[in-house]
Amino acid sequence: MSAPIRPARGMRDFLPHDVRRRDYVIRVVEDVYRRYGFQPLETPALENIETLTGKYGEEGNKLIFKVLRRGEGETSGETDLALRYDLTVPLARVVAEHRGALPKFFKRYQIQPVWRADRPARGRFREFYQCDVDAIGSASMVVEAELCAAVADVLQRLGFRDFVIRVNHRLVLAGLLDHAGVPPALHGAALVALDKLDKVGPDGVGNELQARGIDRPAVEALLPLFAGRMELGELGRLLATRPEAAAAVAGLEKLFALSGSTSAGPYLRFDASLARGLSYYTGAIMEIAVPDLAGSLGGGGRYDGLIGMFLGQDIPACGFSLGLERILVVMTERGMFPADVDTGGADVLVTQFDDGESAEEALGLARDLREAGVRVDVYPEPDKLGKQFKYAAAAGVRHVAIMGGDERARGVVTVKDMTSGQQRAVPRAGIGQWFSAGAAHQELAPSGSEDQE
RNA sequence: GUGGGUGUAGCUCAGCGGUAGAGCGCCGGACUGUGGCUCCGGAAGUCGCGGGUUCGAACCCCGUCAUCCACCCCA
Repeated sequence: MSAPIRPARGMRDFLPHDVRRRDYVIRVVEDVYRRYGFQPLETPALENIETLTGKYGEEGNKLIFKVLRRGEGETSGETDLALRYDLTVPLARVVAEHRGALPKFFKRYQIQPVWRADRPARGRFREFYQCDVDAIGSASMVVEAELCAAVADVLQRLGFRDFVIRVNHRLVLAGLLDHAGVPPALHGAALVALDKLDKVGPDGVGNELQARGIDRPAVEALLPLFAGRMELGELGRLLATRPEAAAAVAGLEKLFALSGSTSAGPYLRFDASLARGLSYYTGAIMEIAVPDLAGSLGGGGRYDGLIGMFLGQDIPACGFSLGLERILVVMTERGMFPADVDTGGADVLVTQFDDGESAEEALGLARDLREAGVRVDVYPEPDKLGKQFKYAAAAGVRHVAIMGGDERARGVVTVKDMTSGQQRAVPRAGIGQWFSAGAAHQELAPSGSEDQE
């Protein structure tokens, strides 16, 4: 039996076309993140297993890719390392370790792959990129406002107009559950059920709540709190006697007020049914929704206790993560990529003839063009001209430079624009400058007449 | 992890017990220094894999793997 030809389950190869599109999105993300003053960070793919376990909740724990200990572990099954599950926990570890070397307020971005042993589905892979921004050291709502603004900027720059940033607060949720009489031990179970309100409706959520062990009076008290799409103000009055929850409501009101002066303002929406699965969130939680994707484009929240799990002393922190693969799925389906992202890897193809001198001439021409900053591909062997044109067209190379016996005798290069079909003779001596000056695009642009000689 | 669909040529798919097919792409030619248009010709498939039923299986049955969709969960 031959070796498998496909990558491992949930993993993918990226062909040049894919890489170009990924790079385009990453470049936009990176550019926006930098404008907000975030600094780059990279961490190892592998972490010690204790670093990751117990940080993500029960579901998350199961999805961690574990690595057998080298040597004995291969027979005993013992694991000591794991592939990172997200970029937030590694950041918390780094902050704990390098606390003294980092500024009082540390803002970092990180664009790297993470791994989850999930079942693959549309927009879900076992290896995928996250684009994280996190701000460490401040409990101010200004942090949340800036994070929301940054991701809103990214999505708008990429051409998204119809996304919604759903916002909620862990302490608001806790307050509502307390108010309805759900015992604290069942808060997690209740949140999982409530998170489905959009999909299964109030009756469905009610059934699931009871199935999860929440008694009928609590369910009946709980459902109206969520089904009515309560406004923040109303919620504040309802939770006025619960100081923590009331403060959380006030915090969200502050976030909305602050966001009035950022690009996130029009996209923010309070949603009491947003829960989010990761267990380390302690405050505001956010998630980005678009109509044509069941999952989210990204999510985030405040996690004031996570760094303390490494350091023994809490440091406030808040972050937002964009899912590169999710963004790419939607952009691909909607055709949102600019045309130039999909152009080939070269600007010019230099042809070759079977006349003895052509190879040296072709390489020399390529060198001069490359020195002028032009991306050049040289057809590697003598062939019929038609084949060479066909190759250029298939490879997405716009110009073909022909230098055969005729051209050499005249000291020129024939340059053909594959998009318009037009061609002209350009002096060999000035060819590099002619290209880098953009003359190729201007003078050979489509003008109605085809194939002028 | 649960339920369902689909695996046939490079790609999209037809065939659904009786000789393996089409379109597109690819290669060659008409066109010996010009791609796209047209015409002619050609190559190409253990019909996902393993077993079973049958005189005979791409087709029916069982298993398995892959993939897609809906749940679950998430980026």
